[in-house]
Amino acid sequence: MSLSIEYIKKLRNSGLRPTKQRIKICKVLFSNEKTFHFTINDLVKMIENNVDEKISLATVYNTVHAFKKKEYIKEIIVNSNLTYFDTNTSHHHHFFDETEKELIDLENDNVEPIQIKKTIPGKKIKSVEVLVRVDTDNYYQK
Amino acid sequence: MSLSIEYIKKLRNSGLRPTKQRIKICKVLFSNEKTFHFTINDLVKMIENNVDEKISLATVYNTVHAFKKKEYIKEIIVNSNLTYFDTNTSHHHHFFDETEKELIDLENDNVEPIQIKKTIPGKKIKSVEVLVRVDTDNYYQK
DNA sequence: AAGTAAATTAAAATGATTCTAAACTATTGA
DNA sequence: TCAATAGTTTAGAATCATTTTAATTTACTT
Repeated sequence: MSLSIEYIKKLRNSGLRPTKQRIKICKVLFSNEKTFHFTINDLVKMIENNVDEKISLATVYNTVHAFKKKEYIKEIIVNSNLTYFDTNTSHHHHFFDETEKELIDLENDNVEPIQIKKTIPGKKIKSVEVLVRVDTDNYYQK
Repeated sequence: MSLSIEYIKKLRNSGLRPTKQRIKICKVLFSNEKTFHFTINDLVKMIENNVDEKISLATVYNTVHAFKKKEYIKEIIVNSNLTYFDTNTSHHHHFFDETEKELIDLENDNVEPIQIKKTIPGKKIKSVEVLVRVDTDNYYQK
């Protein structure tokens, strides 16, 4: 399959051995036209749905960490009890729907560039993340 | 002690029974002139340093949750493996020093107001949080 | 002061994540 | 082509922050 060849190249180019588990996870994560958000649990289910052979949970964690390090995916911090990842690695921000427990992209065009006027001596900025928490706007619950 | 009376009022006013554990934790959190950031672990240590009687870990968690709900403190999400709280409940943002694992306040004056141009039908914005991750600016590690 | 609802507690349970160490596999170079 | 080896996968155990449990204690109401 030609996709596999793409992923094998991708993996090799970034110094990761193209194992069948990693290729499989690449397919699950990157074969979609659209980028998306997922938790480890979501990913495990997606893998199960594409079953031919199971991938151990430890490998799923290892792979997600490896992919994050190689910037195939980004980690989005929302909660202290649930870790989200994003297959969209371009610079952008997020809404977090507190009701649905779901992330929604907030494209850069939709936020003015964030100007930080304060500096910390000896420190440099690594990232600026905006998280907009939203909730069901229930007229009757006012 | 007059502080205790203040805290008893504060607790009663917000519908929390003024138990000696809660008064104690109020003292630890709110007797300082300056606001500060803390983890549960930090708080437990601060309580231990003010020992007269220990407070069980479950109570520390319960109290922190109750205080968060009553908006005595705010939770700051930084990491999926560590929960930070802030005794400064006014609207402001944060730096997170990845080296020191430490939060630093970023006063509102130091960030232009964040304009979010996108809306989500049926959802209303609850909060807009900016987290600026910083790191040691090591000239030699370039 | 008695009744009861709320709070505290130690200890057990939970659950996401990480670790371990043994088995397996991709890569290299002879 | 094949052996050596370094990297990867795995099941299951361990970890660790947090939550739950259920019994005891305390604050509040009447």
